[in-house]
Amino acid sequence: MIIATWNVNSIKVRADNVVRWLEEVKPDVLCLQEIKSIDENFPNEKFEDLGYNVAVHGQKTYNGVAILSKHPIEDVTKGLPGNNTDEQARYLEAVITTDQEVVRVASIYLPNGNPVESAKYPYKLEWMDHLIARANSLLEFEEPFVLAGDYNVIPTDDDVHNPSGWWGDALYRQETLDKYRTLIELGLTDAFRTCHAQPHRYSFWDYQAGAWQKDHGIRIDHLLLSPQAADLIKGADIDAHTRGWEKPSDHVPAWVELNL
DNA sequence: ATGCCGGGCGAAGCCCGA
Repeated sequence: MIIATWNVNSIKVRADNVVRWLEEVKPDVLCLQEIKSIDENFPNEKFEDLGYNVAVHGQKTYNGVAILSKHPIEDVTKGLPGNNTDEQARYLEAVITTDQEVVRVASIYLPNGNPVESAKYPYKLEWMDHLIARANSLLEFEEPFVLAGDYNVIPTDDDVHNPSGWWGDALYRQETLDKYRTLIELGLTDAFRTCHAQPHRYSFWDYQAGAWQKDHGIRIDHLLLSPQAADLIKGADIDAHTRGWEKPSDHVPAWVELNL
Protein backbone atom coordinates (compact mmCIF):
# COMPACT_ATOMS: atom_id res chain seq x y z
CA MET A 1 0.00 0.00 0.00
CA ILE A 2 1.37 3.39 -1.04
CA ILE A 3 0.45 6.37 1.14
CA ALA A 4 1.48 9.80 -0.13
CA THR A 5 1.33 13.48 0.83
CA TRP A 6 1.35 16.60 -1.35
CA ASN A 7 0.89 20.29 -0.58
CA VAL A 8 -0.73 21.37 -3.86
CA ASN A 9 -1.10 25.15 -3.26
CA SER A 10 -4.69 25.37 -4.57
CA ILE A 11 -6.55 22.26 -5.75
CA LYS A 12 -8.40 24.35 -8.34
CA VAL A 13 -5.15 25.21 -10.14
CA ARG A 14 -3.45 21.86 -9.47
CA ALA A 15 -6.22 19.28 -10.10
CA ASP A 16 -4.86 18.20 -13.48
CA ASN A 17 -1.33 17.76 -12.09
CA VAL A 18 -2.75 15.67 -9.24
CA VAL A 19 -4.66 13.50 -11.71
CA ARG A 20 -1.49 13.09 -13.79
CA TRP A 21 0.51 11.99 -10.74
CA LEU A 22 -2.24 9.63 -9.51
CA GLU A 23 -2.28 7.93 -12.92
CA GLU A 24 1.52 7.68 -12.87
CA VAL A 25 2.05 6.29 -9.35
CA LYS A 26 -1.40 4.92 -8.48
CA PRO A 27 -1.04 5.46 -4.72
CA ASP A 28 -3.66 3.88 -2.47
CA VAL A 29 -3.94 7.06 -0.39
CA LEU A 30 -2.99 10.68 -1.12
CA CYS A 31 -3.13 13.33 1.60
CA LEU A 32 -3.48 16.87 0.22
CA GLN A 33 -2.72 20.19 1.89
CA GLU A 34 -3.35 23.85 1.06
CA ILE A 35 -6.31 23.04 -1.15
CA LYS A 36 -7.56 26.64 -0.62
CA SER A 37 -11.10 25.48 -1.28
CA ILE A 38 -14.34 24.99 0.57
CA ASP A 39 -15.73 21.44 0.60
CA GLU A 40 -18.45 22.30 -1.95
CA ASN A 41 -15.91 23.47 -4.57
CA PHE A 42 -13.50 20.52 -4.25
CA PRO A 43 -13.32 18.69 -7.62
CA ASN A 44 -14.39 15.30 -6.20
CA GLU A 45 -15.43 13.95 -9.63
CA LYS A 46 -11.95 14.20 -11.15
CA PHE A 47 -10.66 11.81 -8.49
CA GLU A 48 -13.75 9.62 -8.21
CA ASP A 49 -13.38 8.98 -11.94
CA LEU A 50 -10.00 7.40 -11.13
CA GLY A 51 -11.55 5.21 -8.43
CA TYR A 52 -10.73 7.34 -5.39
CA ASN A 53 -12.95 8.08 -2.43
CA VAL A 54 -12.70 11.66 -1.17
CA ALA A 55 -12.76 13.28 2.27
CA VAL A 56 -12.35 17.05 2.56
CA HIS A 57 -11.82 19.50 5.41
CA GLY A 58 -11.89 22.72 3.45
CA GLN A 59 -11.66 26.44 4.12
CA LYS A 60 -12.22 29.53 1.98
CA THR A 61 -9.02 31.10 0.55
CA TYR A 62 -6.51 29.58 2.98
CA ASN A 63 -5.35 26.18 4.23
CA GLY A 64 -7.65 23.19 3.70
CA VAL A 65 -6.75 19.48 3.71
CA ALA A 66 -8.13 16.38 2.03
CA ILE A 67 -7.63 12.62 1.76
CA LEU A 68 -8.07 10.59 -1.43
CA SER A 69 -8.23 6.80 -1.06
CA LYS A 70 -8.86 3.81 -3.32
CA HIS A 71 -10.10 2.02 -0.20
CA PRO A 72 -13.07 2.99 1.96
CA ILE A 73 -12.58 6.05 4.18
CA GLU A 74 -14.15 5.64 7.62
CA ASP A 75 -14.25 7.36 10.99
CA VAL A 76 -13.38 10.82 9.58
CA THR A 77 -12.20 13.47 12.07
CA LYS A 78 -12.02 17.12 10.97
CA GLY A 79 -9.63 19.24 13.00
CA LEU A 80 -7.13 18.21 15.66
CA PRO A 81 -8.90 16.57 18.59
CA GLY A 82 -8.44 18.75 21.67
CA ASN A 83 -7.96 21.88 19.55
CA ASN A 84 -11.61 22.80 19.07
CA THR A 85 -11.11 26.57 18.93
CA ASP A 86 -8.82 26.35 15.86
CA GLU A 87 -10.45 28.30 13.00
CA GLN A 88 -7.95 27.00 10.44
CA ALA A 89 -8.54 23.77 8.48
CA ARG A 90 -5.20 22.01 8.93
CA TYR A 91 -5.95 18.45 10.08
CA LEU A 92 -8.01 15.60 8.67
CA GLU A 93 -7.81 12.09 10.09
CA ALA A 94 -9.51 8.92 8.87
CA VAL A 95 -9.33 5.16 9.01
CA ILE A 96 -8.52 3.42 5.72
CA THR A 97 -9.79 -0.14 5.51
CA THR A 98 -8.79 -2.85 3.05
CA ASP A 99 -10.03 -6.44 2.90
CA GLN A 100 -7.37 -7.49 5.37
CA GLU A 101 -5.98 -4.48 7.14
CA VAL A 102 -6.70 -1.15 8.77
CA VAL A 103 -4.41 1.88 8.77
CA ARG A 104 -5.17 5.28 10.23
CA VAL A 105 -4.01 8.26 8.16
CA ALA A 106 -3.88 11.98 8.93
CA SER A 107 -3.40 14.81 6.43
CA ILE A 108 -1.51 17.56 8.24
CA TYR A 109 -0.82 21.20 7.33
CA LEU A 110 1.28 22.41 10.24
CA PRO A 111 1.38 26.23 10.56
CA ASN A 112 4.32 28.02 8.98
CA GLY A 113 4.90 30.32 11.97
CA ASN A 114 6.66 33.23 10.27
CA PRO A 115 7.43 35.88 11.25
CA VAL A 116 8.65 34.45 14.54
CA GLU A 117 8.03 37.67 16.51
CA SER A 118 4.35 37.64 15.48
CA ALA A 119 1.45 35.70 17.01
CA LYS A 120 1.88 33.18 14.19
CA TYR A 121 4.87 31.57 15.88
CA PRO A 122 3.26 30.78 19.25
CA TYR A 123 0.26 29.52 17.24
CA LYS A 124 2.61 27.11 15.46
CA LEU A 125 4.14 25.87 18.73
CA GLU A 126 0.73 25.41 20.36
CA TRP A 127 -0.50 23.56 17.28
CA MET A 128 2.50 21.25 17.60
CA ASP A 129 1.59 20.62 21.25
CA HIS A 130 -1.87 19.48 20.15
CA LEU A 131 -0.35 17.26 17.47
CA ILE A 132 2.01 15.71 20.04
CA ALA A 133 -0.97 15.01 22.32
CA ARG A 134 -2.93 13.43 19.46
CA ALA A 135 0.02 11.24 18.43
CA ASN A 136 0.43 10.17 22.04
CA SER A 137 -3.23 9.13 22.21
CA LEU A 138 -3.05 7.21 18.93
CA LEU A 139 0.09 5.36 20.03
CA GLU A 140 -1.90 3.78 22.88
CA PHE A 141 -3.86 1.73 20.31
CA GLU A 142 -0.61 0.07 19.18
CA GLU A 143 -1.86 0.07 15.59
CA PRO A 144 -0.35 1.22 12.27
CA PHE A 145 -0.84 4.91 11.51
CA VAL A 146 0.75 7.49 9.23
CA LEU A 147 0.82 11.22 10.01
CA ALA A 148 1.47 12.68 6.57
CA GLY A 149 1.77 16.27 5.52
CA ASP A 150 3.48 19.62 5.26
CA TYR A 151 5.12 19.96 8.69
CA ASN A 152 6.85 23.25 7.95
CA VAL A 153 9.81 21.82 9.89
CA ILE A 154 13.34 21.30 8.53
CA PRO A 155 14.55 18.38 10.67
CA THR A 156 18.36 18.74 10.24
CA ASP A 157 21.20 20.46 8.34
CA ASP A 158 20.93 17.62 5.80
CA ASP A 159 17.43 18.77 4.86
CA VAL A 160 18.24 22.31 3.69
CA HIS A 161 20.54 23.69 0.98
CA ASN A 162 21.76 26.57 3.16
CA PRO A 163 21.53 25.70 6.88
CA SER A 164 23.12 28.89 8.21
CA GLY A 165 20.92 31.03 5.99
CA TRP A 166 17.76 29.32 7.21
CA TRP A 167 18.63 29.06 10.89
CA GLY A 168 16.33 31.28 12.96
CA ASP A 169 13.41 30.95 10.55
CA ALA A 170 10.18 29.52 12.03
CA LEU A 171 10.88 26.30 10.09
CA TYR A 172 14.39 25.90 11.44
CA ARG A 173 15.06 27.18 14.96
CA GLN A 174 15.56 25.60 18.34
CA GLU A 175 12.01 25.86 19.74
CA THR A 176 10.59 24.33 16.54
CA LEU A 177 13.10 21.49 16.53
CA ASP A 178 12.53 20.83 20.24
CA LYS A 179 8.81 20.31 19.59
CA TYR A 180 9.51 18.19 16.52
CA ARG A 181 11.95 16.06 18.50
CA THR A 182 9.34 15.57 21.23
CA LEU A 183 6.93 14.31 18.56
CA ILE A 184 9.49 11.96 17.00
CA GLU A 185 10.68 10.66 20.36
CA LEU A 186 7.19 9.46 21.19
CA GLY A 187 8.26 6.64 18.90
CA LEU A 188 7.52 7.86 15.36
CA THR A 189 9.64 7.10 12.29
CA ASP A 190 10.42 9.52 9.43
CA ALA A 191 9.67 7.25 6.46
CA PHE A 192 11.96 8.97 3.96
CA ARG A 193 14.95 9.29 6.31
CA THR A 194 14.76 5.68 7.48
CA CYS A 195 15.00 4.56 3.82
CA HIS A 196 17.54 7.12 2.55
CA ALA A 197 20.73 8.33 4.26
CA GLN A 198 21.61 10.73 1.43
CA PRO A 199 21.53 14.41 2.41
CA HIS A 200 19.99 17.30 0.46
CA ARG A 201 16.88 15.64 -0.86
CA TYR A 202 14.09 18.21 -0.83
CA SER A 203 10.32 18.43 -1.03
CA PHE A 204 9.92 22.22 -1.50
CA TRP A 205 11.55 24.77 -3.77
CA ASP A 206 10.46 28.41 -3.70
CA TYR A 207 8.92 29.81 -6.88
CA GLN A 208 11.36 32.71 -6.69
CA ALA A 209 14.99 33.29 -7.59
CA GLY A 210 15.36 30.11 -9.63
CA ALA A 211 15.29 27.97 -6.49
CA TRP A 212 14.27 24.82 -8.43
CA GLN A 213 16.92 25.27 -11.13
CA LYS A 214 19.61 25.82 -8.47
CA ASP A 215 18.24 23.01 -6.24
CA HIS A 216 17.84 25.49 -3.39
CA GLY A 217 15.26 23.43 -1.53
CA ILE A 218 14.17 22.22 1.87
CA ARG A 219 12.65 18.94 3.08
CA ILE A 220 9.54 19.81 5.08
CA ASP A 221 6.94 17.29 3.87
CA HIS A 222 7.09 14.21 6.05
CA LEU A 223 5.36 10.89 6.67
CA LEU A 224 5.71 9.96 10.35
CA LEU A 225 4.91 6.32 11.13
CA SER A 226 3.79 4.55 14.28
CA PRO A 227 6.00 1.60 15.33
CA GLN A 228 3.41 -0.83 13.92
CA ALA A 229 3.50 1.00 10.55
CA ALA A 230 7.30 1.33 10.60
CA ASP A 231 7.57 -2.46 10.88
CA LEU A 232 5.80 -2.65 7.49
CA ILE A 233 7.99 -0.21 5.51
CA LYS A 234 8.87 -1.47 2.04
CA GLY A 235 10.17 1.85 0.68
CA ALA A 236 9.77 5.60 0.64
CA ASP A 237 10.71 8.46 -1.64
CA ILE A 238 10.09 12.02 -2.81
CA ASP A 239 8.84 12.59 -6.38
CA ALA A 240 10.79 15.74 -7.22
CA HIS A 241 10.13 15.53 -10.96
CA THR A 242 6.64 17.04 -10.57
CA ARG A 243 8.34 20.35 -9.68
CA GLY A 244 9.45 20.54 -13.32
CA TRP A 245 5.90 20.20 -14.71
CA GLU A 246 3.84 23.07 -16.12
CA LYS A 247 2.05 25.04 -13.40
CA PRO A 248 3.79 23.15 -10.56
CA SER A 249 3.08 23.37 -6.87
CA ASP A 250 6.10 24.62 -4.94
CA HIS A 251 5.91 21.29 -3.02
CA VAL A 252 6.24 17.79 -4.51
CA PRO A 253 4.71 14.46 -3.43
CA ALA A 254 6.39 12.31 -0.78
CA TRP A 255 5.29 8.72 -0.20
CA VAL A 256 5.81 5.53 1.75
CA GLU A 257 5.04 1.97 0.68
CA LEU A 258 3.89 -0.37 3.42
CA ASN A 259 3.55 -4.16 3.32
CA LEU A 260 -0.21 -3.97 3.72
C1' DA B 1 15.60 40.60 -1.56
C1' DT B 2 11.59 40.01 6.07
C1' DG B 3 8.35 38.17 -1.19
C1' DC B 4 12.24 38.31 -6.70
C1' DC B 5 6.83 34.05 -7.71
C1' DG B 6 2.25 32.34 -7.46
C1' DG B 7 -2.56 31.95 -5.71
C1' DG B 8 -7.07 33.99 -3.70
C1' DC B 9 -10.10 37.56 -4.01
C1' DG B 10 -12.14 40.29 -7.18
C1' DA B 11 -11.37 43.42 -10.54
C1' DA B 12 -6.41 47.07 -8.17
C1' DG B 13 -3.76 45.92 -5.05
C1' DC B 14 -3.24 43.63 -0.75
C1' DC B 15 -2.83 39.21 2.05
C1' DC B 16 -0.49 35.03 2.39
C1' DG B 17 3.02 31.43 1.76
C1' DA B 18 8.32 29.27 3.49
